[in-house]
Amino acid sequence: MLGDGEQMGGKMKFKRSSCPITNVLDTLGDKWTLLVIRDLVLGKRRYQEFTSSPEKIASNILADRLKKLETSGLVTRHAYQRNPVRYEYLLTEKGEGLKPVLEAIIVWGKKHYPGTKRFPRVAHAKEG
Amino acid sequence: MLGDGEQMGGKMKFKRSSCPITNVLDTLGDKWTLLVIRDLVLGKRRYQEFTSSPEKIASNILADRLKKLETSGLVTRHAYQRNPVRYEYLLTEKGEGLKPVLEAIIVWGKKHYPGTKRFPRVAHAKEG
DNA sequence: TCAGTCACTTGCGTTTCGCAAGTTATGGTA
DNA sequence: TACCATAACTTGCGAAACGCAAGTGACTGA
Repeated sequence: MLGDGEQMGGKMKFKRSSCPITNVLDTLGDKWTLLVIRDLVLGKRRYQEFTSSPEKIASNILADRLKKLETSGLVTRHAYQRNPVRYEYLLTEKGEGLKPVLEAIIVWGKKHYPGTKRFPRVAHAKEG
Repeated sequence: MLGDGEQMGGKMKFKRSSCPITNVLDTLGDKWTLLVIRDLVLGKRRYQEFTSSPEKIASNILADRLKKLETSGLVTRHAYQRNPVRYEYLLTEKGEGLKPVLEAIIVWGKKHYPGTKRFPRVAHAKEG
């Protein structure tokens, strides 16, 4: 099984086209994925933290998006404790690279949706 | 009927939250809307021009998106000829304001999807 | 032993998507 | 005046995605 934009007999094969915007939309083009990224940028790491954001993402949608983000290399999952095992999610360098995109969206959004406000970073307890 | 983020008894009412990113996604968060904006930025104006882009947007989806973009104030529609009447679509100032968002997406997209390339502007015959 | 937490998974009805075909209005050609 | 073509949509309908609610399994602390 080939991924999107992978080499195939010397010719690139894209899902829809060779436009960078199109390919970004094939990964991030829905109402939830970029909000998960936003939460990660704000410092959230755990499943329950994502579900407790004000948009109230459904549990199955969140699981699906985290899986896809991992597959796309934007996010890594790893256990931060055993007994019982608990996982946390972190942005990869590729994922961090989306910050300028989020910035541009926030600038435009704050200007055109009166009353909206950038969300604050969240704090984290130090790991044991 | 109130739009998103409209005033209601002194308190803002947002569809999902007061996050600017969330509100932008409620307007642009799907696989097609931003591609229509891209085409407009590239100089496309007419229905058939949008349907002839390499992503091959379906006719009903295009009609739906153009309607929503007009409702959101990102695009204007006007007749450029009569007998028969023909329409063209143009970005408003609000719509033009999305250029930095598209730029940031292109930068990230070109970096992470090898083989993708920014599409060139299209030329237009002079009216009259 | 029994409620509670975390990180999910499953069921299922509702909504949205998207391919294909049809519609309306008009102009050009023979 | 019949016929073909073009522009800008609209309609039908099967498939996919969404999202609410409930369930699961591993383990902790009381």
